[in-house]
Amino acid sequence: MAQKTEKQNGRPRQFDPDVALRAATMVFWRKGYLGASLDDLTDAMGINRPSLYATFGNKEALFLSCIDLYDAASAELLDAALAAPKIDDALDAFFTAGVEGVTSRSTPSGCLIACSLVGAAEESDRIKSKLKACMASTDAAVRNRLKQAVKAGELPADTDVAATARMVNCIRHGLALRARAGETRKELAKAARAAADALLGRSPRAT
Amino acid sequence: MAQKTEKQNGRPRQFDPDVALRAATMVFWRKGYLGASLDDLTDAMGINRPSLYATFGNKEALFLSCIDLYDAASAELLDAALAAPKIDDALDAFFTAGVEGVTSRSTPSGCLIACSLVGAAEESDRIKSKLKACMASTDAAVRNRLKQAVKAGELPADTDVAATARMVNCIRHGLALRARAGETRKELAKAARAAADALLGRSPRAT
DNA sequence: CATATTTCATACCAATCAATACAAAACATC
DNA sequence: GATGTTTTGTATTGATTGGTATGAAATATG
Repeated sequence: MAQKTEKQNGRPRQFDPDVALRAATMVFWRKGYLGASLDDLTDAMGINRPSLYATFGNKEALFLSCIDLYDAASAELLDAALAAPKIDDALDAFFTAGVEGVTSRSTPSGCLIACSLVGAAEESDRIKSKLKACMASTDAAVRNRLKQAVKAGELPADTDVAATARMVNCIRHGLALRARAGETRKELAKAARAAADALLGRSPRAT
Repeated sequence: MAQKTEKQNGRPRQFDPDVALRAATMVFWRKGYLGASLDDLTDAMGINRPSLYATFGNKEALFLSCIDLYDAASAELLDAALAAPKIDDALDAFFTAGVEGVTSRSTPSGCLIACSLVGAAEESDRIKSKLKACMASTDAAVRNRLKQAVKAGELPADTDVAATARMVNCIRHGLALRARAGETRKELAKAARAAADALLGRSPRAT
């Protein structure tokens, strides 16, 4: 996208916008949209305010760019998990990937969508639309995978795939909130396994 | 609690603290902890700043009081739902009550815990502790109901009730996030039904 | 009525907020 | 080297933030 390698007049940019965007994402992830001040952002990004505004627009536009980056990265991981040939494995991997993403030690706990974007939804219509779009895209990914499983006879033919996909993502987002509350990866993994068991009609396994 | 009806010297308070607290709760519910300014709060509560500080301490203490109020009220509703004699009905009612709570037209959409408290968790240790406590109390309520169902033979004896309780509340919180994203009560009710179906091993019903 | 006590209303505080003005610095082109 | 263009660093903008100082208003008690 912003991959223009064209030569350009003027003083060259002294920072990598992608690196800066990732740094900003971490700040929004940890502190939320309103909780992240421009000082927090510019400090983490290693740039000053005019550079931020020239490159990313303003705080809201920067936030939305961070959401896009985060959403694309997590969609990639979740799609890879869903790609497992058997629906059992696909859902197990989906929840596992979700839990790992919200409990990674190299990133803030929780989920940028569930913890920061949701909290900022009332700030502007653009942010709220972005939230809807994020929900819709992950729903669609799960829905398609469920449809495939129904077609393969792995799930009952009368499965309400739309409602089930919503439910699956409810669980994933709920796990993210709990990670933010400080629950451990092990605890969340057990809850995720219980979810997959229930969804797939497997008998629940004791601890 | 603050129900002292004792006579007291000095100018009498010209507002009802419970009414003011409910008004503040609505503001935090809609705008979040950081998004709610003291002007927003005092306007909604119909009082001025000194009255707010004298009665509730400061913004954080007021927020925590609102959380307590909200948590107690929703716990009452959820406990009533869980009190149904059959576990099927209890879980159906639990999710139904949850969906109704986050899609009521007389309150902001979403859940004060899932949308505002989670977003403010990194603001202070007190707020984070409150978040943990809220999660723990609703988990305990569901866990106890599930234990009862296991004892009654309604659920397999080897059910991991702790993990299942976590998962049930993950769904409820996930539904709250989706309500905040603008999904309708009807859509969420279908997702909730799908969750109850899966949990109870009922065959999913088509739309 | 005088005094003590509490609440109320106004005005205000320092700090922080997001956003910019301005000029020096660093490049390409001529 | 001169010119045009873009980015950089600094300093600052007006507005808003959470929190208070101060004194008047309203009650009970004596």
